[in-house]
Amino acid sequence: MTRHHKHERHLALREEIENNPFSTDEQLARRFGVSVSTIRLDRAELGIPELQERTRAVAKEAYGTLKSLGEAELIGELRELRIGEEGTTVLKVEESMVLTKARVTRGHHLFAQANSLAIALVDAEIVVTGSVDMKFMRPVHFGEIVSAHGKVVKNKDNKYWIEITSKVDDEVVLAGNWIVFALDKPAQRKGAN
Amino acid sequence: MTRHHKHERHLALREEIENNPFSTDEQLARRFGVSVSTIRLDRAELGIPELQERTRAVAKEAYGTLKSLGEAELIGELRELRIGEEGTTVLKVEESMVLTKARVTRGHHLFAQANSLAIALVDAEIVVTGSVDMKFMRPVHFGEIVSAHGKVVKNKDNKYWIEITSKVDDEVVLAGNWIVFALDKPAQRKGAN
DNA sequence: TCTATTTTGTGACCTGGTACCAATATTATA
DNA sequence: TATAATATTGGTACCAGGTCACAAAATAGA
Repeated sequence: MTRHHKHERHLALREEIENNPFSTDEQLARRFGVSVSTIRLDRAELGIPELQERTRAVAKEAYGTLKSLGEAELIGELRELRIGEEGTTVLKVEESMVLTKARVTRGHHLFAQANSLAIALVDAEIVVTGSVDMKFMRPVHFGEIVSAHGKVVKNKDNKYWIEITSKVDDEVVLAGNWIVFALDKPAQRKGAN
Repeated sequence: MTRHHKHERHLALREEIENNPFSTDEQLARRFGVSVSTIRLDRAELGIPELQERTRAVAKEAYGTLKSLGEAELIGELRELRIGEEGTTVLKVEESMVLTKARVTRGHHLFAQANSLAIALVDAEIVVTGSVDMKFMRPVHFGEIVSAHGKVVKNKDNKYWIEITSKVDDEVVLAGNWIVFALDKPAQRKGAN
């Protein structure tokens, strides 16, 4: 059954490229014991782009993702901000934020959104998180859009009490109270930003 | 002064490629108003590899990094783990984890380390964070090494109480109490992973 | 054995380069 | 101002890792 061989090879090929996207057609041909032409045909039939395209795709996506989780001061997209009063950010749950097994967002992404909003609400050069008391009300899934709303409820000297509520549609998914500190000197004690 | 033009272009070129690694020599040539040959010479002198090498480098690195920051179940390096009892992870504060202004670690990295440890301590396919009550005791700076230690203090049915303490040397930087839930069915309510 | 499918090979072409060489500016200074 | 040094440009041959189109060979199934 020739077509079975082919079909099986297609499945195997797809998987092989999936978890090793940096193989050339030649390497794949050797691995599957067929000619390079066959691999090219297979790729064409499966709609799998060539090595350079794959590499480029991985690089571009990762380049963006790393920049967004690694460097941004604010996680999520700013919708509204009145410093010292209240603000809203919106975060779309991407593929990379969910665990593989469950399709559930990992807590630190939601925390990051809320925490960076809390900090953005305070008008000072350096703001650090003092303490957090929060509850995750329900899991957030891939594709959902989380809207975090924060409000400064109290302020005494350099200490700020902030309430954050994150919702998907109208359902609360995270609720918590932050205490953050505005610092003057960078080397001061208390908290993490 | 020809060499000055050249030198300036070299600096600009290096910077341009730095924050836009996906430019071809032709694009760069147009941007700098010189020929492609000149760009090639410049790259050779500066030791900057060609587009495909750069793309490949970004992709490979990011492939690893994303796997670790985006997909890894655990943030930080595992030092010790007795599931259901206690465990320790160690996280070195990298350049990308600190805010630009203050040289202080952003809270969500410390949270992510602690949170993922809390989850790892529970023996179940799917574990979600229910609530967190934590305090950041002092800022953590670039280069410091954070050691998080977690301990399951109580367990009733699928509900686990976990205590986490993160230290730099012997100084506590984060302390908190987690409540996490072990789930059977993926679609259950309560919490975020 | 015959036919349809699958596999392989071939040649022309593409991008984004390397490596090298010669010609042509441009510039600094004797 | 002429000349030597330096910088820039253009051209050729070559490479990897492909695309696309087509023909030929191998093989399986009836």
